[in-house]
Amino acid sequence: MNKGTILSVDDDENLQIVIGQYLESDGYKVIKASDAHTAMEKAGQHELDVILLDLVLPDGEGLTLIPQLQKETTAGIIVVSGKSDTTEKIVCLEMGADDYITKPFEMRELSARIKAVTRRREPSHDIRAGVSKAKDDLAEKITFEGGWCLDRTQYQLFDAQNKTAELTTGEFKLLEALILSANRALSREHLFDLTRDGEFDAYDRAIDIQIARLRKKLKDDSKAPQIIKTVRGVGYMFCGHVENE
Amino acid sequence: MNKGTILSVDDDENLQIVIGQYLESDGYKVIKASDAHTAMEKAGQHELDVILLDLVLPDGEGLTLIPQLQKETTAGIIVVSGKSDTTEKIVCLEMGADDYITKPFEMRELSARIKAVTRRREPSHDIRAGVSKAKDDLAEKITFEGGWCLDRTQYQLFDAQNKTAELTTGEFKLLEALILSANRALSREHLFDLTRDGEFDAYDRAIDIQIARLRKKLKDDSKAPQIIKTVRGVGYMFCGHVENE
DNA sequence: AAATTTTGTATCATTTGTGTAACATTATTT
DNA sequence: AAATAATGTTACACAAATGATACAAAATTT
Repeated sequence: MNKGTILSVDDDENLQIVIGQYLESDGYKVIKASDAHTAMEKAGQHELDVILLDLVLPDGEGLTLIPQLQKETTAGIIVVSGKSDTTEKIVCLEMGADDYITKPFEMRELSARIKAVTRRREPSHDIRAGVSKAKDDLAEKITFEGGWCLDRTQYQLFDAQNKTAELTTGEFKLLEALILSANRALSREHLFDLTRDGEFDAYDRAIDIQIARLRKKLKDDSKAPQIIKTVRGVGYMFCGHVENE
Repeated sequence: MNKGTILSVDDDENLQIVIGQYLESDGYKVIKASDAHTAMEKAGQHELDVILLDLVLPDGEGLTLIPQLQKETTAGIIVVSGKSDTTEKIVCLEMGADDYITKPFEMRELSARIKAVTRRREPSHDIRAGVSKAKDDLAEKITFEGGWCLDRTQYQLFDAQNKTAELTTGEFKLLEALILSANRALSREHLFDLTRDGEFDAYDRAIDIQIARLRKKLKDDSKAPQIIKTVRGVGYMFCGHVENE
Protein backbone atom coordinates (compact mmCIF):
# COMPACT_ATOMS: atom_id res chain seq x y z
CA MET A 1 0.00 0.00 0.00
CA ASN A 2 1.57 3.25 -1.11
CA LYS A 3 -0.49 6.34 -0.63
CA GLY A 4 2.11 8.53 -2.20
CA THR A 5 5.58 9.94 -1.81
CA ILE A 6 6.33 12.79 0.52
CA LEU A 7 9.43 14.90 0.74
CA SER A 8 9.96 16.29 4.20
CA VAL A 9 12.30 19.27 4.30
CA ASP A 10 13.28 20.29 7.78
CA ASP A 11 16.33 21.11 9.78
CA ASP A 12 14.99 19.61 12.97
CA GLU A 13 16.19 16.04 13.16
CA ASN A 14 13.82 14.91 15.85
CA LEU A 15 10.81 16.24 14.08
CA GLN A 16 11.97 14.53 10.92
CA ILE A 17 12.01 11.20 12.73
CA VAL A 18 8.59 11.71 14.23
CA ILE A 19 7.06 12.80 10.95
CA GLY A 20 8.77 10.02 9.08
CA GLN A 21 7.55 7.30 11.41
CA TYR A 22 4.03 8.56 11.52
CA LEU A 23 3.62 9.04 7.83
CA GLU A 24 5.29 5.77 6.97
CA SER A 25 2.97 3.88 9.25
CA ASP A 26 0.25 5.80 7.52
CA GLY A 27 1.24 4.31 4.21
CA TYR A 28 3.39 7.01 2.64
CA LYS A 29 6.86 6.75 1.33
CA VAL A 30 8.88 9.46 3.04
CA ILE A 31 12.02 11.10 1.74
CA LYS A 32 13.95 13.51 3.89
CA ALA A 33 16.08 16.54 3.28
CA SER A 34 17.50 18.93 5.82
CA ASP A 35 18.57 21.77 3.61
CA ALA A 36 17.41 23.57 0.54
CA HIS A 37 20.06 22.15 -1.68
CA THR A 38 19.31 18.50 -1.03
CA ALA A 39 15.62 19.31 -1.17
CA MET A 40 15.97 20.48 -4.73
CA GLU A 41 18.10 17.48 -5.51
CA LYS A 42 15.59 15.00 -4.16
CA ALA A 43 12.78 16.83 -5.86
CA GLY A 44 14.53 16.17 -9.12
CA GLN A 45 15.05 12.49 -8.37
CA HIS A 46 11.65 11.38 -7.15
CA GLU A 47 8.08 11.55 -8.24
CA LEU A 48 6.70 13.50 -5.34
CA ASP A 49 3.12 14.00 -4.31
CA VAL A 50 3.54 16.34 -1.39
CA ILE A 51 6.39 18.39 -0.03
CA LEU A 52 6.50 19.42 3.62
CA LEU A 53 8.65 22.47 3.71
CA ASP A 54 10.18 24.28 6.62
CA LEU A 55 11.45 27.59 5.35
CA VAL A 56 14.09 28.04 8.00
CA LEU A 57 16.94 25.99 6.67
CA PRO A 58 20.68 26.09 7.24
CA ASP A 59 21.35 27.22 3.71
CA GLY A 60 18.28 29.32 4.10
CA GLU A 61 16.73 29.68 0.72
CA GLY A 62 13.48 30.47 2.43
CA LEU A 63 10.58 31.57 0.36
CA THR A 64 12.33 31.42 -2.97
CA LEU A 65 12.37 27.69 -2.55
CA ILE A 66 8.65 27.45 -3.20
CA PRO A 67 8.71 28.50 -6.85
CA GLN A 68 11.93 26.59 -7.37
CA LEU A 69 10.37 23.40 -6.13
CA GLN A 70 7.31 24.01 -8.21
CA LYS A 71 9.46 24.33 -11.27
CA GLU A 72 10.93 20.95 -10.48
CA THR A 73 7.82 19.04 -9.51
CA THR A 74 4.07 19.15 -9.54
CA ALA A 75 3.79 18.15 -5.92
CA GLY A 76 1.62 19.99 -3.45
CA ILE A 77 3.56 22.12 -1.01
CA ILE A 78 2.70 22.46 2.65
CA VAL A 79 4.75 25.02 4.48
CA VAL A 80 5.65 23.97 7.99
CA SER A 81 6.50 27.02 10.00
CA GLY A 82 7.72 27.82 13.46
CA LYS A 83 5.94 31.13 13.47
CA SER A 84 2.22 31.66 13.32
CA ASP A 85 2.71 34.93 11.54
CA THR A 86 -0.16 35.98 9.34
CA THR A 87 1.95 37.90 6.88
CA GLU A 88 4.23 34.97 6.33
CA LYS A 89 1.26 32.70 5.90
CA ILE A 90 -0.15 34.96 3.26
CA VAL A 91 3.09 35.34 1.44
CA CYS A 92 3.58 31.60 1.38
CA LEU A 93 0.13 30.94 0.05
CA GLU A 94 0.56 33.63 -2.54
CA MET A 95 3.86 32.23 -3.65
CA GLY A 96 2.05 29.07 -4.50
CA ALA A 97 2.10 26.95 -1.37
CA ASP A 98 -0.99 24.84 -1.00
CA ASP A 99 -1.23 24.98 2.73
CA TYR A 100 0.45 26.30 5.82
CA ILE A 101 0.75 24.61 9.17
CA THR A 102 2.25 25.98 12.35
CA LYS A 103 4.48 24.12 14.73
CA PRO A 104 3.77 22.46 17.02
CA PHE A 105 1.09 20.47 15.32
CA GLU A 106 -0.43 17.12 15.87
CA MET A 107 0.50 14.39 13.49
CA ARG A 108 -3.13 13.71 12.87
CA GLU A 109 -3.61 17.22 11.60
CA LEU A 110 -0.60 17.02 9.36
CA SER A 111 -1.86 13.77 7.98
CA ALA A 112 -5.27 15.25 7.34
CA ARG A 113 -3.80 18.22 5.54
CA ILE A 114 -1.66 15.99 3.40
CA LYS A 115 -4.75 14.07 2.44
CA ALA A 116 -6.57 17.26 1.62
CA VAL A 117 -3.74 18.44 -0.60
CA THR A 118 -3.34 15.16 -2.44
CA ARG A 119 -7.05 14.83 -2.91
CA ARG A 120 -7.18 18.16 -4.67
CA ARG A 121 -4.47 17.05 -7.01
CA GLU A 122 -6.19 13.89 -8.04
CA PRO A 123 -7.30 13.74 -11.63
CA SER A 124 -10.96 13.72 -10.71
CA HIS A 125 -10.53 17.13 -9.19
CA ASP A 126 -8.65 18.35 -12.15
CA ILE A 127 -10.64 20.76 -14.17
CA ARG A 128 -8.06 20.67 -16.88
CA ALA A 129 -10.18 18.47 -19.04
CA GLY A 130 -11.04 20.30 -22.18
CA VAL A 131 -8.35 22.87 -21.73
CA SER A 132 -6.12 23.04 -24.74
CA LYS A 133 -2.80 21.57 -23.88
CA ALA A 134 0.04 24.05 -23.82
CA LYS A 135 1.86 23.95 -27.10
CA ASP A 136 5.13 22.49 -26.12
CA ASP A 137 6.16 21.85 -29.62
CA LEU A 138 7.41 25.19 -30.69
CA ALA A 139 8.17 26.31 -34.13
CA GLU A 140 11.47 25.39 -35.63
CA LYS A 141 11.87 28.75 -37.23
CA ILE A 142 10.80 31.98 -35.69
CA THR A 143 10.90 35.22 -37.62
CA PHE A 144 10.66 38.67 -36.20
CA GLU A 145 11.11 42.36 -36.78
CA GLY A 146 13.65 43.33 -39.34
CA GLY A 147 13.60 40.06 -41.23
CA TRP A 148 15.52 38.11 -38.64
CA CYS A 149 14.93 34.40 -38.51
CA LEU A 150 15.82 32.24 -35.56
CA ASP A 151 16.40 28.71 -36.68
CA ARG A 152 16.05 26.40 -33.74
CA THR A 153 17.27 23.36 -35.60
CA GLN A 154 20.49 25.00 -36.63
CA TYR A 155 20.92 27.04 -33.49
CA GLN A 156 21.48 30.06 -35.67
CA LEU A 157 20.06 33.43 -36.39
CA PHE A 158 19.76 34.57 -39.98
CA ASP A 159 19.19 38.04 -41.28
CA ALA A 160 16.93 39.12 -44.10
CA GLN A 161 19.60 38.15 -46.61
CA ASN A 162 19.76 34.75 -45.00
CA LYS A 163 23.21 35.41 -43.69
CA THR A 164 24.06 33.99 -40.30
CA ALA A 165 24.58 36.39 -37.44
CA GLU A 166 27.14 34.05 -35.90
CA LEU A 167 25.54 33.81 -32.50
CA THR A 168 27.24 31.70 -29.90
CA THR A 169 25.11 29.02 -28.29
CA GLY A 170 24.85 31.09 -25.17
CA GLU A 171 23.63 34.11 -27.08
CA PHE A 172 21.26 31.92 -29.01
CA LYS A 173 19.69 30.46 -25.90
CA LEU A 174 19.28 33.85 -24.36
CA LEU A 175 17.62 35.25 -27.45
CA GLU A 176 15.43 32.19 -27.70
CA ALA A 177 14.35 32.56 -24.09
CA LEU A 178 13.53 36.20 -24.63
CA ILE A 179 11.58 35.50 -27.78
CA LEU A 180 9.59 32.67 -26.27
CA SER A 181 8.37 35.13 -23.69
CA ALA A 182 8.12 38.02 -26.07
CA ASN A 183 6.65 41.23 -24.76
CA ARG A 184 7.14 40.17 -21.23
CA ALA A 185 9.78 41.61 -18.97
CA LEU A 186 12.10 38.91 -17.69
CA SER A 187 14.38 39.30 -14.73
CA ARG A 188 18.06 38.57 -15.04
CA GLU A 189 17.61 35.73 -12.62
CA HIS A 190 14.85 34.24 -14.68
CA LEU A 191 16.92 34.53 -17.83
CA PHE A 192 19.84 32.99 -16.03
CA ASP A 193 17.75 30.01 -14.97
CA LEU A 194 16.40 29.60 -18.46
CA THR A 195 19.72 29.56 -20.18
CA ARG A 196 22.18 27.92 -17.88
CA ASP A 197 22.73 25.83 -14.79
CA GLY A 198 24.03 26.88 -11.45
CA GLU A 199 23.32 29.54 -8.94
CA PHE A 200 22.46 33.06 -9.84
CA ASP A 201 24.19 35.73 -7.88
CA ALA A 202 22.28 38.96 -7.60
CA TYR A 203 25.27 41.07 -8.51
CA ASP A 204 26.05 39.02 -11.51
CA ARG A 205 26.29 41.13 -14.61
CA ALA A 206 26.85 38.25 -16.98
CA ILE A 207 23.40 38.56 -18.48
CA ASP A 208 23.90 42.25 -19.12
CA ILE A 209 27.03 41.59 -21.09
CA GLN A 210 25.45 38.90 -23.14
CA ILE A 211 22.54 41.19 -23.84
CA ALA A 212 24.97 43.84 -25.00
CA ARG A 213 26.65 41.37 -27.33
CA LEU A 214 23.32 40.19 -28.63
CA ARG A 215 22.21 43.71 -29.33
CA LYS A 216 25.35 44.41 -31.24
CA LYS A 217 24.84 41.40 -33.45
CA LEU A 218 21.19 42.29 -33.88
CA LYS A 219 22.24 45.83 -34.79
CA ASP A 220 19.97 47.02 -32.02
CA ASP A 221 21.10 50.40 -30.73
CA SER A 222 21.39 50.10 -26.98
CA LYS A 223 20.61 53.77 -26.50
CA ALA A 224 17.20 53.26 -28.04
CA PRO A 225 16.75 49.55 -28.50
CA GLN A 226 13.93 48.36 -30.67
CA ILE A 227 14.31 44.65 -30.25
CA ILE A 228 15.62 43.97 -26.77
CA LYS A 229 14.48 46.67 -24.41
CA THR A 230 15.78 47.06 -20.92
CA VAL A 231 13.17 47.32 -18.21
CA ARG A 232 14.90 49.23 -15.50
CA GLY A 233 14.78 47.60 -12.13
CA VAL A 234 13.41 44.45 -13.67
CA GLY A 235 15.42 43.03 -16.52
CA TYR A 236 15.00 42.75 -20.26
CA MET A 237 12.16 42.28 -22.66
CA PHE A 238 11.98 41.16 -26.25
CA CYS A 239 9.74 43.54 -28.09
CA GLY A 240 8.16 43.01 -31.35
CA HIS A 241 6.05 40.84 -33.42
CA VAL A 242 6.98 37.21 -33.65
CA GLU A 243 5.91 34.75 -36.28
CA ASN A 244 6.16 31.05 -36.01
CA GLU A 245 6.55 28.79 -38.93
CA MET B 1 -13.50 42.22 -13.10
CA ASN B 2 -14.91 39.26 -11.28
CA LYS B 3 -12.52 37.02 -9.48
CA GLY B 4 -15.22 34.55 -8.62
CA THR B 5 -18.30 33.95 -6.58
CA ILE B 6 -18.18 33.19 -2.91
CA LEU B 7 -20.90 31.89 -0.67
CA SER B 8 -20.41 32.97 2.89
CA VAL B 9 -22.35 30.87 5.38
CA ASP B 10 -22.30 32.28 8.86
CA ASP B 11 -24.65 33.09 11.66
CA ASP B 12 -22.72 36.14 12.78
CA GLU B 13 -24.20 39.13 11.07
CA ASN B 14 -21.38 41.53 11.77
CA LEU B 15 -18.77 39.16 10.47
CA GLN B 16 -20.86 38.66 7.38
CA ILE B 17 -20.80 42.38 6.71
CA VAL B 18 -17.06 42.68 7.23
CA ILE B 19 -16.29 39.70 5.08
CA GLY B 20 -18.70 40.83 2.41
CA GLN B 21 -17.25 44.29 2.13
CA TYR B 22 -13.69 43.13 2.07
CA LEU B 23 -14.17 40.43 -0.48
CA GLU B 24 -16.34 42.57 -2.71
CA SER B 25 -13.80 45.33 -2.81
CA ASP B 26 -11.36 42.55 -3.54
CA GLY B 27 -13.25 41.71 -6.68
CA TYR B 28 -15.40 38.79 -5.64
CA LYS B 29 -19.10 38.45 -5.86
CA VAL B 30 -20.37 37.53 -2.41
CA ILE B 31 -23.54 35.68 -1.57
CA LYS B 32 -24.63 35.26 2.00
CA ALA B 33 -26.51 32.66 3.94
CA SER B 34 -27.02 32.45 7.67
CA ASP B 35 -28.30 28.94 8.03
CA ALA B 36 -27.77 25.55 6.53
CA HIS B 37 -31.04 25.50 4.70
CA THR B 38 -30.50 28.72 2.75
CA ALA B 39 -26.89 27.74 2.20
CA MET B 40 -27.99 24.65 0.31
CA GLU B 41 -30.52 26.66 -1.56
CA LYS B 42 -28.03 29.29 -2.71
CA ALA B 43 -25.54 26.61 -3.60
CA GLY B 44 -28.09 25.25 -6.01
CA GLN B 45 -28.77 28.63 -7.55
CA HIS B 46 -25.32 30.01 -8.19
CA GLU B 47 -22.10 28.98 -9.85
CA LEU B 48 -19.89 29.09 -6.80
CA ASP B 49 -16.13 29.10 -6.63
CA VAL B 50 -15.59 29.06 -2.90
CA ILE B 51 -17.80 28.46 0.10
CA LEU B 52 -16.90 29.89 3.48
CA LEU B 53 -18.62 27.69 5.95
CA ASP B 54 -19.18 28.17 9.63
CA LEU B 55 -20.42 24.90 11.01
CA VAL B 56 -22.23 26.35 13.97
CA LEU B 57 -25.53 27.35 12.46
CA PRO B 58 -28.98 27.87 13.97
CA ASP B 59 -30.43 24.89 12.18
CA GLY B 60 -27.17 23.19 13.00
CA GLU B 61 -26.50 20.73 10.28
CA GLY B 62 -22.84 20.93 11.17
CA LEU B 63 -20.42 18.62 9.54
CA THR B 64 -22.87 16.80 7.34
CA LEU B 65 -23.24 20.00 5.40
CA ILE B 66 -19.83 19.55 3.80
CA PRO B 67 -20.64 16.49 1.70
CA GLN B 68 -24.08 17.85 0.96
CA LEU B 69 -22.63 21.05 -0.44
CA GLN B 70 -20.08 19.12 -2.42
CA LYS B 71 -22.79 17.12 -4.02
CA GLU B 72 -24.43 20.33 -5.08
CA THR B 73 -21.39 22.26 -6.34
CA THR B 74 -17.73 21.91 -7.25
CA ALA B 75 -16.73 24.91 -5.16
CA GLY B 76 -13.85 24.78 -2.73
CA ILE B 77 -14.92 24.72 0.88
CA ILE B 78 -13.16 26.64 3.60
CA VAL B 79 -14.42 25.89 7.07
CA VAL B 80 -14.53 28.95 9.28
CA SER B 81 -14.54 27.86 12.85
CA GLY B 82 -14.77 29.45 16.24
CA LYS B 83 -12.73 26.74 17.84
CA SER B 84 -9.15 25.94 17.11
CA ASP B 85 -9.74 22.33 17.90
CA THR B 86 -7.47 19.93 16.14
CA THR B 87 -9.91 17.08 16.02
CA GLU B 88 -12.55 19.20 14.40
CA LYS B 89 -10.01 20.47 11.90
CA ILE B 90 -9.08 16.97 10.96
CA VAL B 91 -12.59 15.78 10.66
CA CYS B 92 -13.46 18.70 8.43
CA LEU B 93 -10.51 18.16 6.15
CA GLU B 94 -11.27 14.48 5.99
CA MET B 95 -14.88 15.14 5.12
CA GLY B 96 -13.65 17.00 2.10
CA ALA B 97 -13.12 20.58 3.16
CA ASP B 98 -10.27 22.27 1.35
CA ASP B 99 -9.11 24.43 4.17
CA TYR B 100 -9.82 25.39 7.73
CA ILE B 101 -9.43 28.79 9.30
CA THR B 102 -9.96 29.77 12.91
CA LYS B 103 -11.71 32.90 14.13
CA PRO B 104 -10.60 35.53 14.67
CA PHE B 105 -8.62 35.84 11.48
CA GLU B 106 -7.35 38.72 9.45
CA MET B 107 -9.15 39.47 6.25
CA ARG B 108 -5.86 39.32 4.43
CA GLU B 109 -5.37 35.76 5.52
CA LEU B 110 -8.84 34.79 4.49
CA SER B 111 -8.29 36.42 1.15
CA ALA B 112 -5.02 34.58 0.68
CA ARG B 113 -6.59 31.25 1.52
CA ILE B 114 -9.41 31.88 -0.88
CA LYS B 115 -6.88 32.64 -3.55
CA ALA B 116 -4.99 29.46 -2.74
CA VAL B 117 -8.12 27.38 -2.98
CA THR B 118 -9.29 28.91 -6.24
CA ARG B 119 -5.83 28.69 -7.72
CA ARG B 120 -5.78 24.96 -7.22
CA ARG B 121 -9.01 24.66 -9.09
CA GLU B 122 -7.87 26.63 -12.06
CA PRO B 123 -6.67 25.00 -15.21
CA SER B 124 -2.94 24.61 -15.40
CA HIS B 125 -0.91 27.64 -16.25
CA ASP B 126 0.49 27.92 -19.65
CA ILE B 127 3.90 26.52 -19.98
CA ARG B 128 6.06 28.50 -22.26
CA ALA B 129 9.52 27.36 -23.02
CA GLY B 130 9.03 24.76 -20.34
CA VAL B 131 8.98 27.36 -17.65
CA SER B 132 6.01 27.29 -15.44
CA LYS B 133 5.10 30.91 -15.33
CA ALA B 134 4.82 32.06 -11.77
CA LYS B 135 1.10 32.30 -11.71
CA ASP B 136 -0.50 35.22 -10.06
CA ASP B 137 -4.09 35.06 -9.23
CA LEU B 138 -4.32 38.32 -11.05
CA ALA B 139 -4.87 39.42 -14.56
CA GLU B 140 -1.96 40.37 -16.75
CA LYS B 141 -3.67 43.44 -18.01
CA ILE B 142 -5.89 45.66 -15.97
CA THR B 143 -7.83 48.47 -17.50
CA PHE B 144 -9.47 51.32 -15.68
CA GLU B 145 -11.08 54.72 -15.92
CA GLY B 146 -9.96 56.84 -18.80
CA GLY B 147 -8.78 53.99 -20.98
CA TRP B 148 -5.64 53.33 -19.02
CA CYS B 149 -4.25 49.84 -19.19
CA LEU B 150 -1.80 48.46 -16.70
CA ASP B 151 0.25 45.73 -18.30
CA ARG B 152 1.74 43.57 -15.61
CA THR B 153 3.91 41.60 -17.97
CA GLN B 154 5.57 44.65 -19.43
CA TYR B 155 5.60 46.63 -16.23
CA GLN B 156 4.03 49.50 -18.06
CA LEU B 157 0.98 51.65 -18.15
CA PHE B 158 -0.58 52.45 -21.49
CA ASP B 159 -3.07 55.13 -22.30
CA ALA B 160 -6.11 54.86 -24.51
CA GLN B 161 -3.92 55.40 -27.57
CA ASN B 162 -1.71 52.59 -26.38
CA LYS B 163 1.13 54.93 -25.67
CA THR B 164 3.28 54.16 -22.67
CA ALA B 165 3.10 56.48 -19.70
CA GLU B 166 6.75 55.80 -18.93
CA LEU B 167 6.23 54.77 -15.35
CA THR B 168 9.27 53.79 -13.38
CA THR B 169 9.13 50.40 -11.75
CA GLY B 170 8.60 52.06 -8.41
CA GLU B 171 5.68 54.04 -9.70
CA PHE B 172 4.34 50.97 -11.39
CA LYS B 173 4.42 48.92 -8.23
CA LEU B 174 2.69 51.62 -6.28
CA LEU B 175 -0.06 51.97 -8.83
CA GLU B 176 -0.42 48.22 -9.00
CA ALA B 177 -0.73 47.99 -5.24
CA LEU B 178 -3.36 50.70 -5.21
CA ILE B 179 -5.32 49.11 -7.99
CA LEU B 180 -5.22 45.67 -6.48
CA SER B 181 -6.90 47.13 -3.45
CA ALA B 182 -9.08 49.48 -5.42
CA ASN B 183 -11.62 51.50 -3.54
CA ARG B 184 -9.96 50.85 -0.28
CA ALA B 185 -7.95 53.44 1.57
CA LEU B 186 -4.40 52.31 2.10
CA SER B 187 -2.05 53.81 4.64
CA ARG B 188 1.35 55.04 3.58
CA GLU B 189 2.90 52.36 5.68
CA HIS B 190 0.88 49.67 4.00
CA LEU B 191 1.77 51.00 0.58
CA PHE B 192 5.39 51.14 1.62
CA ASP B 193 5.33 47.52 2.70
CA LEU B 194 3.64 46.48 -0.50
CA THR B 195 6.08 48.16 -2.79
CA ARG B 196 9.48 48.03 -1.19
CA ASP B 197 11.70 46.48 1.40
CA GLY B 198 12.97 48.00 4.57
CA GLU B 199 11.55 49.83 7.48
CA PHE B 200 8.90 52.45 7.16
CA ASP B 201 9.51 55.64 9.03
CA ALA B 202 6.34 57.41 10.07
CA TYR B 203 7.64 60.78 8.90
CA ASP B 204 8.59 59.42 5.55
CA ARG B 205 7.06 61.43 2.75
CA ALA B 206 8.44 59.26 0.00
CA ILE B 207 5.08 57.74 -0.79
CA ASP B 208 3.50 61.17 -1.10
CA ILE B 209 6.04 62.21 -3.64
CA GLN B 210 5.65 59.09 -5.65
CA ILE B 211 1.90 59.57 -5.57
CA ALA B 212 2.38 63.07 -6.89
CA ARG B 213 4.53 61.80 -9.72
CA LEU B 214 2.03 59.10 -10.49
CA ARG B 215 -0.82 61.56 -10.59
CA LYS B 216 1.07 63.75 -12.98
CA LYS B 217 1.66 60.87 -15.35
CA LEU B 218 -1.94 59.78 -14.99
CA LYS B 219 -3.01 63.35 -15.73
CA ASP B 220 -4.93 63.22 -12.49
CA ASP B 221 -5.39 66.73 -11.09
CA SER B 222 -4.18 66.65 -7.51
CA LYS B 223 -6.58 69.43 -6.58
CA ALA B 224 -9.50 67.22 -7.43
CA PRO B 225 -8.12 63.80 -8.16
CA GLN B 226 -10.38 61.33 -9.89
CA ILE B 227 -8.12 58.33 -9.93
CA ILE B 228 -5.95 58.43 -6.84
CA LYS B 229 -7.77 60.15 -4.05
CA THR B 230 -6.21 61.39 -0.85
CA VAL B 231 -7.78 60.09 2.31
CA ARG B 232 -6.73 62.65 4.83
CA GLY B 233 -5.13 61.24 7.94
CA VAL B 234 -5.09 57.81 6.38
CA GLY B 235 -3.38 57.58 3.07
CA TYR B 236 -4.45 57.08 -0.50
CA MET B 237 -7.11 55.23 -2.37
CA PHE B 238 -7.47 54.17 -5.95
CA CYS B 239 -10.94 55.04 -7.08
CA GLY B 240 -12.71 53.74 -10.00
CA HIS B 241 -13.82 50.82 -11.90
CA VAL B 242 -11.26 48.19 -12.70
CA GLU B 243 -11.48 45.52 -15.32
CA ASN B 244 -9.31 42.50 -15.62
CA GLU B 245 -8.57 40.87 -18.85
C1' DA C 1 49.04 22.13 -25.64
C1' DA C 2 48.45 25.97 -28.66
C1' DA C 3 45.19 28.62 -30.76
C1' DT C 4 40.81 30.24 -30.93
C1' DT C 5 36.48 31.18 -29.32
C1' DT C 6 33.44 32.14 -25.76
C1' DT C 7 32.29 33.85 -21.43
C1' DG C 8 32.97 36.31 -17.12
C1' DT C 9 35.09 40.12 -14.10
C1' DA C 10 36.58 44.61 -13.09
C1' DT C 11 36.30 49.23 -13.88
C1' DC C 12 34.57 53.48 -15.24
C1' DA C 13 31.06 56.43 -17.54
C1' DT C 14 26.43 57.53 -18.07
C1' DT C 15 21.81 57.49 -17.27
C1' DT C 16 17.87 57.07 -14.45
C1' DG C 17 15.31 56.85 -10.16
C1' DT C 18 14.29 58.43 -5.64
C1' DG C 19 14.54 60.76 -1.22
C1' DT C 20 15.38 65.24 1.19
C1' DA C 21 14.57 69.70 2.22
C1' DA C 22 12.31 73.80 1.75
C1' DC C 23 8.47 76.00 0.63
C1' DA C 24 3.49 76.37 -1.19
C1' DT C 25 -0.98 74.99 -0.81
C1' DT C 26 -4.98 73.04 1.02
C1' DA C 27 -7.74 71.20 4.75
C1' DT C 28 -8.96 71.12 9.62
C1' DT C 29 -9.28 72.88 14.12
C1' DT C 30 -9.51 76.52 17.35
C1' DA D 1 -10.19 84.09 10.44
C1' DA D 2 -6.07 82.66 12.60
C1' DA D 3 -3.48 78.79 13.76
C1' DT D 4 -2.18 74.28 12.91
C1' DA D 5 -1.72 70.16 10.57
C1' DA D 6 -1.56 67.51 6.46
C1' DT D 7 -0.50 67.22 1.86
C1' DG D 8 1.40 68.98 -2.77
C1' DT D 9 5.45 70.88 -5.46
C1' DT D 10 9.90 71.79 -6.85
C1' DA D 11 14.83 71.59 -7.28
C1' DC D 12 18.70 69.29 -6.10
C1' DA D 13 21.86 65.73 -4.69
C1' DC D 14 22.81 61.21 -4.19
C1' DA D 15 22.37 56.39 -5.05
C1' DA D 16 21.45 52.66 -7.98
C1' DA D 17 21.10 50.50 -12.40
C1' DT D 18 22.86 49.93 -16.70
C1' DG D 19 26.17 50.41 -20.68
C1' DA D 20 30.91 50.25 -22.44
C1' DT D 21 35.49 48.75 -22.54
C1' DA D 22 39.40 46.17 -21.62
C1' DC D 23 41.17 42.30 -19.99
C1' DA D 24 41.27 37.58 -17.68
C1' DA D 25 39.64 33.06 -17.37
C1' DA D 26 37.31 29.09 -19.24
C1' DA D 27 35.95 26.29 -22.74
C1' DT D 28 36.39 24.55 -27.24
C1' DT D 29 38.71 23.54 -31.33
C1' DT D 30 42.69 22.59 -33.81
